[in-house]
Amino acid sequence: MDTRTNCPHNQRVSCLDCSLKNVCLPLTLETGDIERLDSIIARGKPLQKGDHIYRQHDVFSSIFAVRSGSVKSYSIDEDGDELVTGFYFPGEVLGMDGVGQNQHASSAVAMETSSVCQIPFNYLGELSQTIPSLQQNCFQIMSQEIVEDRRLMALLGKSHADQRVATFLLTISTRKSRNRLSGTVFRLPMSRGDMGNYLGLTVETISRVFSRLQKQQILLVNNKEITILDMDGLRVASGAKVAVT
Amino acid sequence: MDTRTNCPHNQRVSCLDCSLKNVCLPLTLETGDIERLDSIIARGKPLQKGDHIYRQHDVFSSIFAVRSGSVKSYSIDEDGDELVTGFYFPGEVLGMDGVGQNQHASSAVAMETSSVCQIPFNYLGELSQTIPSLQQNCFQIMSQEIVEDRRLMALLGKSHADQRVATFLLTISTRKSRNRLSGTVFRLPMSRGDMGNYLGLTVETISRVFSRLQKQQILLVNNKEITILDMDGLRVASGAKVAVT
DNA sequence: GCGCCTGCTTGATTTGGATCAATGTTAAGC
DNA sequence: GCTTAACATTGATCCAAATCAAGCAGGCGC
Repeated sequence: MDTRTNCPHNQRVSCLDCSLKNVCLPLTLETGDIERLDSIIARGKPLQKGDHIYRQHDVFSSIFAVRSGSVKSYSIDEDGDELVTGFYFPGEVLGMDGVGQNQHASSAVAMETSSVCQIPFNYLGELSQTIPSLQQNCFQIMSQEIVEDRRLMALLGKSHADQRVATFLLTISTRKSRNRLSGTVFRLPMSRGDMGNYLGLTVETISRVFSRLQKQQILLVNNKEITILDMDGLRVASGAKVAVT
Repeated sequence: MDTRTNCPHNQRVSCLDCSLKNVCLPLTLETGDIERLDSIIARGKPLQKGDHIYRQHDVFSSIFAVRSGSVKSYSIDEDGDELVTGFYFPGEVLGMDGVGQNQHASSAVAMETSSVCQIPFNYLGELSQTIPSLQQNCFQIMSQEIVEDRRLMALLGKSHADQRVATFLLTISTRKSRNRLSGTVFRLPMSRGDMGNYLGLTVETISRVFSRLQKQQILLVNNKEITILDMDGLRVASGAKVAVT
């Protein structure tokens, strides 16, 4: 057995062997097509915390898939304020916001030791011409991003602090589960500040919400380690109606 | 001269004759390719105010381009609350949020008498296989939607009421100008309620902001008719820095 | 024309989260 | 192991927008 295949940071693993092939870009491709996709993908060496994958206004040429670790995307607005636009975990694709303007609309930085796959977009476009289901996957990934942004907009537009944080935790939980990781015990790789920035709240508010949810026995918070004790309670806190008949 | 071509509601106008061909989906296509795109587009009869183009959870099959009038998209969340997700003006494309799940994530309704072009997505996908620049346009439109949603998220996350409304008006102004319409005098087709919902503010707040901006001689508000008296003032109100050396 | 309903504006009060301020905790570097 | 800086928590105060509550057009049917 080739142990290299098992290491998530291994640079030589192919899409076929990758444990993420069913949640990542290859999603619905057949073996032959995965090999063709695989051939255009570049795998760099692992990134250290703080390393950038691309920077805002860089010429757009590739999209990226997270293989291990976690990535934060952010942009700097006219006033010079940082604005966190997303967090990406293994199997998730980032960089699509650069397609329209041919330059990246945001920067992407590793939040911890991470590795990513680089997929040159012009090759991907060409390949999509001959593999209809790959084109479909590209459309789907972008569409999904729109749907998720809309969800977040909804959250920012109408919810209270507790609901925002609860919803955020539920989202993370779902995404961890999708990768067959625990959805109840996990580590939040981002700082309170980044989380607050993303959710439109201040650090202090984030901290207070965590304290409140902990007092309500819904969460167990130990710095960045989160344990969800009461998933239904969290859902209630997120504003969802619960079936009570 | 064929007068039908001039009427924005005319059902028989083709992409080639359409005054919007440079801002709409045909964007960068050549004449021959526009004809091929044109051949898959269906043009229905004009929609009346309140008519739906599609509804949330409908099976996704087409995207739509606004030819005249204006369209609002919204979704209903778990709690049954309406949530306005966007406004669309002539030359703008909607419905892309359905690609990912193969069903529409939102509903779309005409805010006034409007006409739209229907573009079946499976044909569009096939056509994109053979017209690379069309595929590119599709990617771009989706990417642009992501970028714009991000902008709105930023707005919802950090700005004050005045900044949100000012930014919203500037956005509308820009979009009107793009269609060679006045960017300083225009009609807002949506209600205060929809605007507030979209911006994460209440009706009362919207109303108060309009009053304030009017008192500052930045706007002239007459019900839905808006006149921007002081574009720079509006930019300042939106939170932008102005060059003051 | 008249009343009615829906949408808009304006005022008074409340409140949730920002801000200001201080203290506590963790991890990184020497 | 100690120092230091970045990050996190907790408390006190303040303020912008939500909520509550009237009154005010303007469009529509009768």
